[in-house]
Amino acid sequence: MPTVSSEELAAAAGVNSAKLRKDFSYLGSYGTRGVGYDVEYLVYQISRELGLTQDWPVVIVGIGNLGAALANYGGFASRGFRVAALIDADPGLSGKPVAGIPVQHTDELEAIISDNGVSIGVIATPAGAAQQVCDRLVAAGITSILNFAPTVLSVPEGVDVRKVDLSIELQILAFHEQRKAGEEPQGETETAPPAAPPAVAVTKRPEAGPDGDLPAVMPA
Amino acid sequence: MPTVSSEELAAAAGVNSAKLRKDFSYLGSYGTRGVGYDVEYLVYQISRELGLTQDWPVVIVGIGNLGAALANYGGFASRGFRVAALIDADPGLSGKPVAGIPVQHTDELEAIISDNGVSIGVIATPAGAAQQVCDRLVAAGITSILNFAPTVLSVPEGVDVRKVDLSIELQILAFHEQRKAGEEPQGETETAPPAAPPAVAVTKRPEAGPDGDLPAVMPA
DNA sequence: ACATGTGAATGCGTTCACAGCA
DNA sequence: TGCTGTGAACGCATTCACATGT
Repeated sequence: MPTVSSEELAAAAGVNSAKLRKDFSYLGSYGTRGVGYDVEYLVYQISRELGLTQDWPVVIVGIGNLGAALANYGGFASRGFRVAALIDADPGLSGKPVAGIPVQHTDELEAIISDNGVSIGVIATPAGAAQQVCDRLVAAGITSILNFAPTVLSVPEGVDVRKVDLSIELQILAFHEQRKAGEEPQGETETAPPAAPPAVAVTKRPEAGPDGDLPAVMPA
Repeated sequence: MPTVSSEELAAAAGVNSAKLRKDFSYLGSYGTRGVGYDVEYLVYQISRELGLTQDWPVVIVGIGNLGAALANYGGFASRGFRVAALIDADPGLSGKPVAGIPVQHTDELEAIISDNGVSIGVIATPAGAAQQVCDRLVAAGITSILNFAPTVLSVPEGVDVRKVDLSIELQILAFHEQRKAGEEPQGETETAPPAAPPAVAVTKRPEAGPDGDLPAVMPA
């Protein structure tokens, strides 16, 4: 299949074809009127725009189960990410290979980042160590951090942090699951509600859409 | 601090206070004019709405590094999730405790789900096993699946699937990182762009897809 | 003839601003 | 006086509809 139309792509993605065309148009005019989009060319242009054609060295700090899982994750390499180093505070792990990469001690952190020109760090440490590790990463020149630790990290201006909470997706599923069960057959392990201080009328909430995520209050 | 104002909560979350009040209003009128929101009461109401007050037994299938990391993840218990069982196809793991829970063999899958009234399953298997595991989970009565395997699962109507791609967040960071660097100093491991477009067209299968949250690409 | 690219119309979520109540 | 709750205003994203180009 050398070319695709916006109609086909939209159907495959479950979106409106006009939206797809308008989005593509922000990247440039890569389609051909009367024909469609050249698949290979389009893939390249989108990949480039998303930064997938660049080589991104990353370091993973905290080689526990999660760190090891990340180190072994095949999806990284195919998206242009290269695990430049694995770092852990446990001296017992030093030198031991995980996913074919020898673990290095935290002492080497600054040198590793500097030597490899790493700008993205992944924190998979326990919550208690996260901020400390974060500070060192930032001081060493890291400007983007992916945080798996259940802590909110504070970083200086100019440093991006994204927090991954592994339980959020479960919460979303549970939220929908709760709705499937209907609002009546509740017989569950409920905790007792605190006595209502503001004992007032409760307005009925409007029905949320069938699709969609949690009703969100998102931070900046 | 027994009460909070929408202003305080909004500042803490980095959002507009009006948005926060409006969002809360969809849940009911839980605030007190002139005073604010009673913290304990508010927490309970939000928790209940999100389904956090219920006990959700979950099974984790595939006890590799990621499965073990999930089993050990403390955030689950505090959000109302209870790991009812760990399941793996490797007989060598059977009976071996992970996070204090003995791993059970895949043969027991149906019985475990049925006996514990589990409705949410987590798949942390290799990609190759995911669909098969998924089919068995669904047949056993599971109606919500959290998929960590890098595969798109197909499920019957009425079953929710959420896919977690551990590299997506990294992609988002890399995307921003690319922008920070400016569009000029590119000197990187770039692959060569494909040339021009040929012609022809085919049809593809329609399918709705819940999205993650890649940043929007705005006009230059 | 056919599909892109885009100005215009539309819809919806966010923000403003203030009435209402403790 | 102080803060909630909410109708109305606003702005952005999506969708429509068709001019444009192959």
